[in-house]
Amino acid sequence: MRIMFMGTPEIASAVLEAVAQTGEDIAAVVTQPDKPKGRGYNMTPPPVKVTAEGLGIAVSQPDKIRTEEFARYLDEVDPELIVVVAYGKILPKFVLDKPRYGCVNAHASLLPKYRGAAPIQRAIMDGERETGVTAMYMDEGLDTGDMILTRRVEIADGDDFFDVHDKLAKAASDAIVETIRRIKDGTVTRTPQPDGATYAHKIEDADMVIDFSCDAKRVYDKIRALTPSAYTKTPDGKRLRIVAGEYDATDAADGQCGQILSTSGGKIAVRCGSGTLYITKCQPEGKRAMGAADLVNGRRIKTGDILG
RNA sequence: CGCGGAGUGGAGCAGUCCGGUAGCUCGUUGGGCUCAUAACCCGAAGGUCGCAGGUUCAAAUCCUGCCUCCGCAA
Repeated sequence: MRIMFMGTPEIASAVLEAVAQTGEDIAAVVTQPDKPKGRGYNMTPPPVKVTAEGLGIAVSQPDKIRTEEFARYLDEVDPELIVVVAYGKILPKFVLDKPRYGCVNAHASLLPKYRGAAPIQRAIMDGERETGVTAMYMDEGLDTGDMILTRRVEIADGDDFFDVHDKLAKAASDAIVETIRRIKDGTVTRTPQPDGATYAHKIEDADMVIDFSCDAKRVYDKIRALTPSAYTKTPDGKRLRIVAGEYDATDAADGQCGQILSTSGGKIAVRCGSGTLYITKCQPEGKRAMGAADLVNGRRIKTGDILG
C-alpha cells in the first residue's frame, strides 16, 4: 500500500520505523521544518526527519499545509493512505479526503480522554494507573475522529515520562501496524468516541513549578510526569530541577511546606502539604543533574531551608 | 553572532574581585572503638586548578584566544 507518513517527535519516529519494517511502501514523509533550537539557535531537524533520511525516504517540510503547493505535492505523491502521528498541525479537509483509505492517526491516550497536545504528561500528572494509544480515523476536529482500536498501557508507580513514553511508542507502533493490516484485509471498523472527553493542554512553564503544599503523591506525580523539568527554587532564588524522587504519604514531621526535614541517606526530605517527598536526583541551574547527596555536599542546601 | 551560569584529587563545592604553602563536605583506603554498624574516633593515598599563549620574581587567581558542559528563551 502506498503510504504517506506525517509526524514530528520521537514517538512518531518510532512508529515510522515500525511501519517501514513491515515492508509497506512509504512514498513520502512530511514533518515540521527544522527549527532553531537550544543554545546558539542551531537549526535542529525533527526526529522523524532523521529517521526518514536513514530509511532513504523523501522528506517534505512545508511551513504551511493549506497551500496550493502542498496540494500539488499531495497529487504527486498520490497516497492511498496517510498515517499521522503527532504531526503538530491540524490537517485541512482536502488532505483528509485525498487518500482512498483515509487518514489514520495514533494518539497517545485512551480517547476520548486526554485529547490534545500533552496526553502522556497529563495522564501521569493526574496519577492515572493506565493510559494507552488510540488509533482512529481523522476528522477536522482535535483528536475527535472515529476509533479503530486501542492499546492499553500500564503506568507503574515508579514510571517516569520516559518509561511511559517508551511503552506508548511501542503500543503506537503496534496499533498502527495492526490498523494498516486491517485496512488491507478489509476488516477495519470504526466506532465514534463516547462522551466524557477531556483535554490534555500543552505543558507551560507554570505547569513545571512544584507546589509543596500539595500532597506528596501529587508532587511526586508531577516530577515523574515532567522528567526532568519540574522545578522549585532554592533559598537563593535559583531554580532547582527535581529529576527523580520518592514519596511517603504518611505525615512524619512538623514544619512548613517546602521545608527540608533532613538530608541523610542520600535523600533530601521535603515537607509537603501532607506526607514527605524525598529528592534523590536534582539539577541546579547551570549544572548537570546530580544525586541529592552531592547537592548537600556542595553546601547548596541544608536542613531547615525552604524550597519554593 | 539570542541571554546567562560553570570547568579546582573519584563526586559536589570554596578559593579568583585584592597574584605569594591546594581548602571543605563526601567517597576510597589503613587502623581504632563497639555485641555490631552505612554510626563514631585517628591516620593515609589521591589534583598537569579545561586547553594554549601572554603579563610577572611569582598565576587556580590578571590579559587574549580556543574547547567542553549546563540553565533560560525560542
